[in-house]
Amino acid sequence: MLEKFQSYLKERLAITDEQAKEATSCLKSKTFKKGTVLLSPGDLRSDSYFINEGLLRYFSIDEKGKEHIIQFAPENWMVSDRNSSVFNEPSIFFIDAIENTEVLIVPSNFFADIQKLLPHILELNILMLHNSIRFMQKRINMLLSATAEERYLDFIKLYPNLTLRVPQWMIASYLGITPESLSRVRKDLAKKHFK
Amino acid sequence: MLEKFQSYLKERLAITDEQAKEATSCLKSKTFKKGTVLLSPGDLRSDSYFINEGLLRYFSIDEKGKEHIIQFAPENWMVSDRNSSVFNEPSIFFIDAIENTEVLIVPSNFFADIQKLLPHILELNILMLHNSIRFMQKRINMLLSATAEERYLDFIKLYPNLTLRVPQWMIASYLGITPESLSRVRKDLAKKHFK
DNA sequence: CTAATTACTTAACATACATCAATGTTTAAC
DNA sequence: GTTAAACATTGATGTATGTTAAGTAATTAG
Repeated sequence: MLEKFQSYLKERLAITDEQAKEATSCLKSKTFKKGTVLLSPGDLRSDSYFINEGLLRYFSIDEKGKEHIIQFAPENWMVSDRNSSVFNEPSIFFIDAIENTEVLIVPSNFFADIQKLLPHILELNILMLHNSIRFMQKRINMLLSATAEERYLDFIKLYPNLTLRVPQWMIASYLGITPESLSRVRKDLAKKHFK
Repeated sequence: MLEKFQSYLKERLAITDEQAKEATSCLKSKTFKKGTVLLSPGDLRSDSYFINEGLLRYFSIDEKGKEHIIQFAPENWMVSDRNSSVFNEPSIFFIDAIENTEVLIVPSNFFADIQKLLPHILELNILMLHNSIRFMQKRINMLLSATAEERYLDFIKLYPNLTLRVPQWMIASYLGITPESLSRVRKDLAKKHFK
């Protein structure tokens, strides 16, 4: 149950099995059925989730009831609403389960607490955050500059697994287009490749 | 010359003037004239910039020669290309000076190095990174869901100073619309407020 | 196994925003 | 202080993507 997260740490820090076990010993897991809403706007939740198995989604719903996906979170990813978990402000987004999902509950003080045990955990955390930022910068650049088709091609290249696991209308919602538009984009692409 | 960055640290960490001075003693400043390009795609640069005075911009240029602004960096902000400064990969974006600008050159190992001196510097770094991420998430949400007008109103609310300092066509480029569209958005807003 | 949802596709039509081109306005350079 | 350059506005027109609505296919629930 804790193996995935332990591997995650071991792959990125020069630590022993023992250290990994001890560091994660206090973590609890939890499972959610597909469709469960884990967090809604207004909620205050200090924990983050590490996904063991399954798939979560971090998204908003606008005034017209349309959903907009900020992030997918498959196995070995973490999600949390930072407004809530880092800054103690009410969440402005939703988190729900796209598939039946098992997560590890990671308390907000986790990284600070295991610092004695894993001396380089903060550096790792910093590196992961920088990595998130550069991916988000790339995404912003795509949203500013690329057509629907270009964004879709970029998506399937970057997330081939998600392309298969996630319903098309959710991919559309991640790309910032309607399901109908994505359907047309795919049709055009199919035509091009056939010729 | 180092006062701004020292204040920045003192406001966010419980440290003395002495500590702030010592921690920043190794930093050098540099000035760039308006229009200077500090970094281009393909460059490898491990330093970051802390802006003392002036205004930088982090942006891309697409195949059609159109610029897309990822981030503005005014006083007390930091910029760097993370591909380059954190991951040792060639930059994919530009940095240039919108105004005559004085920056502090912050080497990539700066935060790690001053850890003995300022014990909580890594936690501060982590907090700042989380903050960047939540602002970028909000921006992605706007790009996915909001109209040109809504994005503009959000921008002037969030960055009233930049609205005055930055040419309109750059704001348009940050919002993901053309200068012509922004001009029309402003005209409509003026009309609405007049009625 | 069937009915009912949910997801996907397609087409006709609508619209926000882009493009192109001309003109006016401000800023900067000499 | 004049001229050129950069920036902003406006109008006519184009286009990618949205909307609405219908029909088909695939999942899910009972």
